[in-house]
Amino acid sequence: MLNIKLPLTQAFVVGNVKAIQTALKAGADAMTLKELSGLLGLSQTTVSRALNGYPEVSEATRKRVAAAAREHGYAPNTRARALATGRAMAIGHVIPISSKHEMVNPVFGDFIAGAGEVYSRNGYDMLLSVVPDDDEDAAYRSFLTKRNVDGIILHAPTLNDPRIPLLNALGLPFVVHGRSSDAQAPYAWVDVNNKSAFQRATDFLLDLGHARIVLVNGLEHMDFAIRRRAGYEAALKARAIPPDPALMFAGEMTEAQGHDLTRSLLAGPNPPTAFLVSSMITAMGVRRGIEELGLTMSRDVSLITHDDDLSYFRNGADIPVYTATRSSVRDAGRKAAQMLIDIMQGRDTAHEILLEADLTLGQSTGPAARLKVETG
Amino acid sequence: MLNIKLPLTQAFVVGNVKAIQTALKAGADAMTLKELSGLLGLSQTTVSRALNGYPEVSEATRKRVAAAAREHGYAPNTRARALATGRAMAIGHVIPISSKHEMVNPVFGDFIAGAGEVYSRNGYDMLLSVVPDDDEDAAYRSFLTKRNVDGIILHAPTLNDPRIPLLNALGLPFVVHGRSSDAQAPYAWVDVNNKSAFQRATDFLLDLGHARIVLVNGLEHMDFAIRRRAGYEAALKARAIPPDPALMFAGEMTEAQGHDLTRSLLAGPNPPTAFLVSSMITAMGVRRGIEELGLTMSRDVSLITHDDDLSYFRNGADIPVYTATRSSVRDAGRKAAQMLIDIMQGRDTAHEILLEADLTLGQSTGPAARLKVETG
DNA sequence: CAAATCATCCAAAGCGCTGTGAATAGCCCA
DNA sequence: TGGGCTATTCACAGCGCTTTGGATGATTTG
Repeated sequence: MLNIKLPLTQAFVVGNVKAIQTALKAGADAMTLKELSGLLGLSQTTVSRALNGYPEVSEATRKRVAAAAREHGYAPNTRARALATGRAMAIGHVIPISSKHEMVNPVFGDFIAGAGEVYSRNGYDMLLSVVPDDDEDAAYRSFLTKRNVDGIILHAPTLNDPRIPLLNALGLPFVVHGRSSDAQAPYAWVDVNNKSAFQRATDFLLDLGHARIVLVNGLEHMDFAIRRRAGYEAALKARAIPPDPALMFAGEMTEAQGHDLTRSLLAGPNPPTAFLVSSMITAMGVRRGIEELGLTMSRDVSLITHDDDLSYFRNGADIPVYTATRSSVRDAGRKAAQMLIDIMQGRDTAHEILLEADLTLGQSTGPAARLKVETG
Repeated sequence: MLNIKLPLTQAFVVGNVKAIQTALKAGADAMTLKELSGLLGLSQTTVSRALNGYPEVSEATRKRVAAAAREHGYAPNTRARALATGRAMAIGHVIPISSKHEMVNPVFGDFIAGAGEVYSRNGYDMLLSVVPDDDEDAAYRSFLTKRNVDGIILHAPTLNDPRIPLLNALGLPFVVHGRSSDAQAPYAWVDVNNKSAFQRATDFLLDLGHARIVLVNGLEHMDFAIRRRAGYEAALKARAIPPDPALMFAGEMTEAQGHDLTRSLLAGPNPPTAFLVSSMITAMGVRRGIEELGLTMSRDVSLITHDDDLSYFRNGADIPVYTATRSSVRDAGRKAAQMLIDIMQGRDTAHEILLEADLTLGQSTGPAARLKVETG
C-alpha cells in the first residue's frame, strides 16, 4: 500500500502539471494490474502481493514492481479491489437537513473536516448522503443494501432515535455523534457533556446574582437540547429555583431567532438579566437584540453561549467575546472517525467518549444589575 | 431501477424497525443476484434485466421479480455493478482547508446540500476528500487513479488554478464552483457574477455620497476575491476616484478580522464612512466594531456585505439586517451538480452558468454623514 | 545423495454484477 | 407442414482485483 502512495505523491505536486501528464499518459484510461504485470513479465499475483507488502516476494522484485508502478502511475481500481476484498474502504455520513426550515447544521463542516483528516490517513473514503430529516429511508437503503460503505457516522441523534436500533439490527458498524437518551440497546458514541456544561454555565450565572436566566435552546427533540436543558434545570433546582417555562425556548438556532426572542423578552415586563444560548450564531442575534435596545452586554445583560469552536467562527482570538462552554466539534469528528475505524478493524477500543466542555470566561458576563446597584 | 426503489422505501420508514428486521433477516449479509435468481428459478441475466427495466422481459416475470426483490430486500451491490459497468456512480468533491488557518469554508455545507439533493435524485453518491489546500495531491491521486468517481466538483479556484489543466489533461469530467481568471483551457463552471455584484454595491454606496469605502475582501489569491476587487475598482474608476490601497484589505473571512479591522480604521485618522464586505460573518464583526465605538450602522457608517444565503445564517426574515449582494450558494450547488451529471451523461448542456447576485436593500446603509449635515 | 525445507512465483477461481450472443418456444403465413 | 418471425429466456465471458493452493527451483539436511 505504502509503496504505491509514496511515488505518486511526488508526481502530483500541485502545479507540476507536466509531470502528471507524463505519468498518466493518454488521459482517462488508467493502467490495470494485468497490463502492469505483463510489462514486468510477472504474474498478477506477484505484482499485487509486491504492492500490498506481502512477505513472499523478494526484495528485488518488490523494488522493481514499485518502480514500475510509480513510473506508469498505477494504482489499483477501488471498485475491483472492493469487490474482491469485500471491503468498500469507505465510511458513510447521513447528513439530515431540517425539513421544516431547510437548514443545514453549521457544525457539520468542521466535523467533516476532523473526520476526513482521520479517514484519509487510514485510506478510507467519505461518502455523504444529504437527506431531509423526515425522509432518511433513502439514505439508509443506499448505504445498507447497496453495500458501498463499511461503516456509518450518525449525526444529530434525537430522543430515542429509531435509527440506532435500525443500524444495530443491520450489523453495520456505526458511531453516533451525540447520544440518544432512552435508547434501549448499546451503541458507540462520541459526545460532549452537554448537561454538565450547561449546569456549570447556569451555576456561574447564578453566582453572579442572576435569577431570571433565559434558556435559548435547540430544537427540543434533539438529544443535545434535552441534555442542555437538564443541566440548566439541575442548576436551578440545586438552589431551589423553580424553572420558569416563560424563560425556556427551543427552536432552530439562527441569528434571527436569537434577536427576535431577545427583543421581545427585554421589552416585556419583568425582563431577564441573563441568557444561556445553544450556539454562537444565535448568541450573535441575542447580542444584536441587546444592543439595539441601547443596553450593554455584560453590564446590563449577561450572555453565555455554547461554542463549537468552529474554524470560521472563532470566539475572539485573544480574549473571547463571549463567555462560553467550549468544545471543538472538529476534534469530536476526529475522535468519532478513529473510533469507527477501530471498531471496523476489530480493535479493542472505547465505545463511549464523553468530552467535557471548557467554561471559558469572555466579555459577555457580569454581575446581575441588582448587585451593581448595591455596589455602585 | 425504479422497481427496486419503491418497495424498499416502504420497508424503511423510519421507526418501523420491525419491518426492516424482517426484510433484511439475518443482519449484515445482503442477498445477491445469484441467490435471488436461484430462488425465482430464473437466470441472473433475466433478473438483472427485469430490475433494470430492459424491454425484453415479459411483464409477468418483471412483476414477479420485483416482488421477490422487495420481499427479500435485494438491491444490487454497488461495487460489483460499478466494476461491471465501468461507472462508479459517484461524484467527488475536493474540499480544501486553508492550511494556514485550518479554516473550513463555511459556504461548503450549503453547497453540498444543494448538490447532494441533485445527486440522490439521479442515483449518484457523493465522495468527499478533505485536504489541506497546499497538499491536494493525495486527493487527486485518490480520485483519478483509483477511479472511484465519475466526475469531480472543484471548489475554491484560485487565479490560474493549476488543478484545472490537470483535470482537463486527465479527461475526468469536472465542474468548477467559481472560475479561474487567466486559465488557458476551457472548463465548465458555475459562478456568481462577483464583479458586477461588487461594482453595483460600490456604485450604490457612491450614490449615497460615500467617498471613503473600505473593501474587506477574501484571500487575494482566490478568484472570487480578485473579481470582487475588480468590481469595486471599476465603480471607483467610473467616477474618477483612485482606489486607495489603505482602504483595501484581503484575508480570511472571520468575524474577528472584520472587527479588528473596523476598530483600527474607525479610530484612525480620516476614517471611512462605508464598508463593503465579502461575507456575512465578517460583516457581523464589522458591525460589532462599529457599535463598540458608539457609532450606529447606517447612520454613521454604512455596510454592504455579500450574502451567500446560508441556511443557518439568513440575513433577517422580513427586512434584511444588511444591505447585501445576495446569491444562494445552495442553488449554485444544485446547478453545478446538474451540469456535471449532464456532462457525464453526454447531454448537450451549457458549460458556463453565471448567476447574477441580487442587491437587496437592508438596514445597514444610509447617506454618508456629510450629506446628512447638509440636509439635517 | 535423496529427502525435506524454503524462498519465490504463478494459474486459476472467485467477488457480484452487466451485456453479448445464442437458444428456445410460440406464432404466423404461404 | 415447414420456414420465418417475434417474444423470452439463458449461458457465459468479462470488469480488475485478491487469494487459495499449488508449482518450481534452490538450498539445506540427515
